[in-house]
Amino acid sequence: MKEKDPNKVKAIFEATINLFAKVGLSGLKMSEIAKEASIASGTIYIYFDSKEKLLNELYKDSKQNWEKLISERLVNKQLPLKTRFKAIWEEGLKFRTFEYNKMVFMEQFTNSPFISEDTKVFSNKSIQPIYNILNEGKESLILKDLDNTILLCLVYGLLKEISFYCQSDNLKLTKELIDSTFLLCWDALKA
Amino acid sequence: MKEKDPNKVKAIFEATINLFAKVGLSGLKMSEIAKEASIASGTIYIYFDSKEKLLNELYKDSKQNWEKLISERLVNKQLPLKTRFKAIWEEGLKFRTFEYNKMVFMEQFTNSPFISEDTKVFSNKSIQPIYNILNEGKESLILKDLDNTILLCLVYGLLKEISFYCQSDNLKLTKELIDSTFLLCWDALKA
DNA sequence: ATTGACAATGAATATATATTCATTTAATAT
DNA sequence: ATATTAAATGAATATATATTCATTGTCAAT
Repeated sequence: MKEKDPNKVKAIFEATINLFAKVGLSGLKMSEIAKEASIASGTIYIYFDSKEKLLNELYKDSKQNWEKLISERLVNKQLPLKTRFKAIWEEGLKFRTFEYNKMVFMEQFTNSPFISEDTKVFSNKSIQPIYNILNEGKESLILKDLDNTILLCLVYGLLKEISFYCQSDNLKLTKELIDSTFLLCWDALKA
Repeated sequence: MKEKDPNKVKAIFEATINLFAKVGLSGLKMSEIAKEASIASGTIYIYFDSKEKLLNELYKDSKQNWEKLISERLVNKQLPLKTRFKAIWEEGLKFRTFEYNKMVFMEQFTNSPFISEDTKVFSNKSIQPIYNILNEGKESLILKDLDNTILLCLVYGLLKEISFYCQSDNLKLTKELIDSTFLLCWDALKA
């Protein structure tokens, strides 16, 4: 008996993300995904019932990766808040730059007709650690006393834009860049 | 002789943007655009040769609107830099919140298979005013001496995120919000 | 080495959606 | 009023793309 290739799902996911980076969500065709993954178009249907299922599974998988990483990189509570926040900043920036296409796929998929009802209710725990650190910083009067939504806009907005330019090679993700962007972020947030 | 309805193009553009907000770029169907604009699907083809042409025209039109607005709102050079910058911030935030869906359409369209070669070379003068003000601020040692790309990431990233939350009604675009987000932005940028 | 079971293939088919066009409707000129 | 012309319509058609399935290839057990 021939067994299912355990690498095929990953290969299909990667092909889909690579293609997405080139042609966007509206340009994704099953035949092209298959070509990109070097398999026949029919093979995809051994692993996924439909295009919709494939995209929803890819979305859930990407989201889980992201949440897993965030929870793994939580830093020792003994260190000063600024140090811990910088560690999160650095990890976040590296991760988002490295996984740029996955993240953009997730964002666009969220408001596409492909997303199914059960995927919509899928968890989102990824911002909790940053939420916590912002609350702590506000309580100890280190950070500005503004709504978390606003503070997160600054952090996440900067992160998104910087990672975009890194990914497109207009900026290089050096230690210097991490430091100066963190400085911008911190100066904005601090009371 | 019956004349072409001068409002139809605008109606089709608006319908397309509204639909885009609901279903994303991949969900746009000519029949649905027609329904949204309360016309027959064939009517669209009196005004546009094809779906591709329609989307490219919409993109160019949106981009021109944005550039026109930016150039109109340039502020008196006599005022202090911080005042001028705040005026740009306020206008930018209001405009992007108001025209949120247009802006997101533009961003996603740029990397879709619909964009044609001649649309790609279409001008982009919109960031020039902010560029100039950043340079001036750095020369007079008011702002941090960092690459404009980095500074713009902060300004534009915050703008994008805040307008997203305003548009989705999680934040309300009050004077207070404009002031506190500008404060974040300014604290980040100032030397 | 042979066989059974399922994975893989890709041309054929089904389906979704863009586009056309015969017909109807409405505005303007005479 | 009537004729003329082009816009508007939407069912019919063409086209693009998702999905199926008959066939072939490959692995693992005997």
